[in-house]
Amino acid sequence: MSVLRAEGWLKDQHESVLRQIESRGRLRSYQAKTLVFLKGKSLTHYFFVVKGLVAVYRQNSEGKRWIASLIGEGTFFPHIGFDRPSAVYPANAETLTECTFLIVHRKDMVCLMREYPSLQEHLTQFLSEKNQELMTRCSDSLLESAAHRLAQLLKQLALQSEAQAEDGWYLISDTLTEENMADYIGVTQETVSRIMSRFYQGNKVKRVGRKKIYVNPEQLDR
DNA sequence: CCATTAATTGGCA
DNA sequence: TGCCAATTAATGG
Repeated sequence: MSVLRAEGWLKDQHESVLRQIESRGRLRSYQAKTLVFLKGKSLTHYFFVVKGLVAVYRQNSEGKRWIASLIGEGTFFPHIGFDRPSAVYPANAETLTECTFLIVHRKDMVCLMREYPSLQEHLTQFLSEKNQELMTRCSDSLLESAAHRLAQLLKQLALQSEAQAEDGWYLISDTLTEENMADYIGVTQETVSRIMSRFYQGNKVKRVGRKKIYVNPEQLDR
C-alpha cells in the first residue's frame, strides 16, 4: 500500500493526504536512461519519485544538454502546469537510474490541491525554494568557476542523501556519472574529471570504485 | 572472461 | 576550457 512516505516534499503531510495521492496514481517502473516525457508535449501527468533519480533537461540541436533539475526520491516533477489545462512539459525528462514512479493525472493533481489546502501551501513554498535554487544556479554559472559549481552540486547531493555521515564525510552512491555532473554545471565531462582530480588531491572528495563518492562538505568550502 | 561504459590524460585550438 | 584521441579502469553479465 503506502509507497509514498512523508519525506522530502511530502514531509509534514498527513497520512490521509498521502493515501489520497496514492489512491489516484498508479505505480510504474522504468529502466535507467529511459525517456519519461518530451518538452512541448501535452502535460498529462505528474510523477512522484518513489525510487531512483531523474534528470529534467533541455537539449539543443547539436545534442548538447543542460540539466535544469535533478529529481530524487520524495519529490515530484514537473513543477508547473497546475493552473493551465493546456500546459505542456517545459523540458525533457529522463531516468538516470532505475526508477519507480507514482503517476498521477494532471486533473487529479489539481483536484488534490483543491481538496487539501495544506498541499497547496506546501507547493507554494516548494516552488519558491526551487525558484531561489534556480536563481542561484544561474548566477553561479555566470559569476563563479566551474570548480565552485561542481562543489555546490556535490554538497547538495551529500546533504540530500544525508544517510551515511561519518566524521564529516558523506557518501554519495550509485547516482550521477561525471557526464551527468557535467551536464548539470555546464561543462564537458573532461573538465569535470579534471576538477574531481583536484578535489581528490585536496582531500575534499574520495572515491571508491566508480560508484561510491565520499564528500567532505567542509573541506569543499575552502 | 569478455563486452560495454565510465573515467583519465595528453595534445592542441 | 573545449574537443579529439588514446588508454586505463570498473562494471555487469
